[in-house]
Amino acid sequence: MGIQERKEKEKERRRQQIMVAAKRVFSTRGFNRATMEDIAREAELSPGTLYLYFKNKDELYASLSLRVLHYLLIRLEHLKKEKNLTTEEKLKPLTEALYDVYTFDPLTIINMFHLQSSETLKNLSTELMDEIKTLSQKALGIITVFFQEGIDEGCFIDRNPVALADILWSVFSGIVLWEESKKIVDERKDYLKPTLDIGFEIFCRGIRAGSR
Amino acid sequence: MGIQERKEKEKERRRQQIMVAAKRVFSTRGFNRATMEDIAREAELSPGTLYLYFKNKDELYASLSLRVLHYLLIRLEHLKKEKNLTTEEKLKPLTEALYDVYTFDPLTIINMFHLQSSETLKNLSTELMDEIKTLSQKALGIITVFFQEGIDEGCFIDRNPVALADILWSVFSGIVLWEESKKIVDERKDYLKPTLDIGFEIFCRGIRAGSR
Amino acid sequence: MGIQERKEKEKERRRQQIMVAAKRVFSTRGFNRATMEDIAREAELSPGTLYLYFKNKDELYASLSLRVLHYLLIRLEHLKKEKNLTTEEKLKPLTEALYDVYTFDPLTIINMFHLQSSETLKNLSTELMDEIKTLSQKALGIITVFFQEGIDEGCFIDRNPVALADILWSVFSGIVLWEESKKIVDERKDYLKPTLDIGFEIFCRGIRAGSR
Amino acid sequence: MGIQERKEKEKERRRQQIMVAAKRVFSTRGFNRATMEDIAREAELSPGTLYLYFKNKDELYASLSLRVLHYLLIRLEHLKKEKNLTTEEKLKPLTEALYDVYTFDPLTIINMFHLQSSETLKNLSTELMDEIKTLSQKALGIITVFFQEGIDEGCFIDRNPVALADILWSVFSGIVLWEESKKIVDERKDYLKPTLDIGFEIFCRGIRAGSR
DNA sequence: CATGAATGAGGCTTCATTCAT
DNA sequence: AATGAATGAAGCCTCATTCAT
Repeated sequence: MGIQERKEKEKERRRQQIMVAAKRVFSTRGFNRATMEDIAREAELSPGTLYLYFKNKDELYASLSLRVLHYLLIRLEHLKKEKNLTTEEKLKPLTEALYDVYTFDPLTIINMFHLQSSETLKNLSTELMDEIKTLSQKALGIITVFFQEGIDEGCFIDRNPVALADILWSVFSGIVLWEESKKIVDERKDYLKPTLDIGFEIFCRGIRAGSR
Repeated sequence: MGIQERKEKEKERRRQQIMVAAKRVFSTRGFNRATMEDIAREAELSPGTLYLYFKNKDELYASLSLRVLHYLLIRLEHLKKEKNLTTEEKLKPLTEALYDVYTFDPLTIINMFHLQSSETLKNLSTELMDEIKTLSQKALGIITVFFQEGIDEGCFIDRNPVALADILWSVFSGIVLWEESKKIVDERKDYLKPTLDIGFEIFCRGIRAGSR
Repeated sequence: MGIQERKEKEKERRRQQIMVAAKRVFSTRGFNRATMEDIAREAELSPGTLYLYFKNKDELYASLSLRVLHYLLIRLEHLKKEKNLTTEEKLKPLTEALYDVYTFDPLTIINMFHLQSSETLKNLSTELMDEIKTLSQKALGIITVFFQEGIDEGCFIDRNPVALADILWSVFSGIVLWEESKKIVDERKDYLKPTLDIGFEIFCRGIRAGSR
Repeated sequence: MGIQERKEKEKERRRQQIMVAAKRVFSTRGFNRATMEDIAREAELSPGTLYLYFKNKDELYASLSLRVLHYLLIRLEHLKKEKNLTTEEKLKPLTEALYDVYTFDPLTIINMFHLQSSETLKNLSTELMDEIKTLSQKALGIITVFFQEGIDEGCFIDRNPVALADILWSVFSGIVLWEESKKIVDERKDYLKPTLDIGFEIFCRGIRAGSR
């Protein structure tokens, strides 16, 4: 029992070890230029070993996102249960949650947005694809419900709540990717946080059912 | 001279022909799955010929963006010269211009956003990189100036105008990519236009210097 | 036209060049131990070139058989048309044709028999598989018809002619493979021809409708 | 001693257990597609354990044949001792013995014929190779002697008795392999038994010293 | 200029085998 | 003796790029 458990843990630790290495390599070299050998070297393992833990390169890549999506979902569900705040008061924490998800694992977040906007998406196993889809839909679903409530309460403008959720997500991912790409081109300072703050502020002002 | 000119034109026509083919192939197969032979076949040329007009695959890919960036710039400069509208009144046309750029060449716009968020960016020749950088900065510069004016006039909220420009661009690219990726996963209807409309609407409401 | 034709021929020559190399390599190293690089080296080409002429290793392997099957078919059809011989008199030439097919290309014949008895068979493209099947069936069909005639004429024993054809083929391939394998084990002299002669003789005596 | 003996038996049992598993896996997947892990799983052992009982994959493969060869030898020796039958009368039982050997373990027989006609043969340890060689030669030797007797008695045609033995064996293996391969291609009914019957019948008729 | 056959480096993946436990 | 995780060598194949025609 103790042994079984220890082995289980050891195995999980290996998985993590590989994922950490993969995250680094994918981030620095990008999905296509990253080779499985790169990742193996970074993880101080042999190429063959990677395949004991991940079916192939695509799945390793996508697996990274799952962890973040899980974290996102937890944060959102936590927020959903919060009863002490009005819908309007929850808006700020919601955007903060998104930023927290970014800080939780920036490299992976960027990987994930790349995945989102990439041909890789088309080549995942149905299984993994489904898992990603389910998690995304759950997360987006929570946000959608939140906006629906705000609309019902009259504190948000009356627009399709699904669209509102999509837009919030797009603002988030759009700014992250754009600032990232600016960093690559210019190698200058990192303006992500302030830009994201302003972006969310504008979004919040924009959906508030206004006096005008 | 007339001959020289004709040759020049002929050459440019070839370039366009290749770019049109590349656009189609990149869009349907993604950057990595698209082979130079695919593109050559689509362009009804031989693989070797592509290299007479483009240094390599990366550059061909990036070149696509230039045409769109040019169009974007023209639209923005045109808007800038418009004297009959107040700054506030120009906000709507600005977002419309962005959407027009999308409709002008949707496939390339998506390619371009991928480029933005991609490892390809890191491997361009300085020359091409510079050209892209210059065009982007010009376009973003015009938008920045526009926001600066609005802030000075007191009709937009007082935030860093560079950030505002970045955010507008991020909202645009974020929504396009996100809706695109939803299409891939779900193969359902295309909600781009309505979502973009609401997204821009929220952005506009959000930056307007409000009563509150 | 002349150019087109020459190119066509050149291309065919290349195919042959590869097939000759492949034959040698497969024969000396066996299907699985033969690598595409081995074959490329033998053909004095680069590995990639092989794939311009053959879809993959399996197909290259199987293609070798096709040429021999074609030759077999030609020999059989020629024999079929022979009107100056009685059915019984054709028996000897038939076995001689089989042996000729062997001498026509011994290495490939052995390859082919290996293919016959191998897992490789299961992995061919339907297209190639069909071609092989069709040729085999045609060849066996001719032999079957021949035995049917002999039975009808009363000069062969009355057994299922399909079985007789199968058996003749089995005697042929069985002896070739067995003598081959004895050569590998013993590295001694080559008894194929005399054994085959006796084998065919026995077969002929065996199917002749006898006095007894 | 009792303990030693038990251990010995236990060890032999394990060997058998592995061989049974190997037989199944080799038969269903073919030599190359069968992995040591497949076999280990089938044997409900770990891959490492296989190597405690067999030096490598090739030897495991070849070992399968030994058991069958032993059985073949026993049957032949039994037949040899049979004093109540004339040489001619023994011919039928001889072919029946061969078929019995097939039914004794069809999967292995086919494996063995593949081995015969395979590159694997070239990579066995001298030790194993010798054992196989010895058994084969003994078996073929008995058959050869049998034919020699028949020739001396005048009931078989006067041909090299070694060749006759080879031919009998070739007819046997040739038909088995050919019918097997037809099954793969056509997935139709199994004609092995009737074809083998006719094949042996023809062989018997063929070698009988005839009136003519 | 255009071609397109040829190249060959390099990627992903498999799997026989080993070895620390 | 048994395990099974880890290894790492190699294989197949792709495809961006070149170059002789």
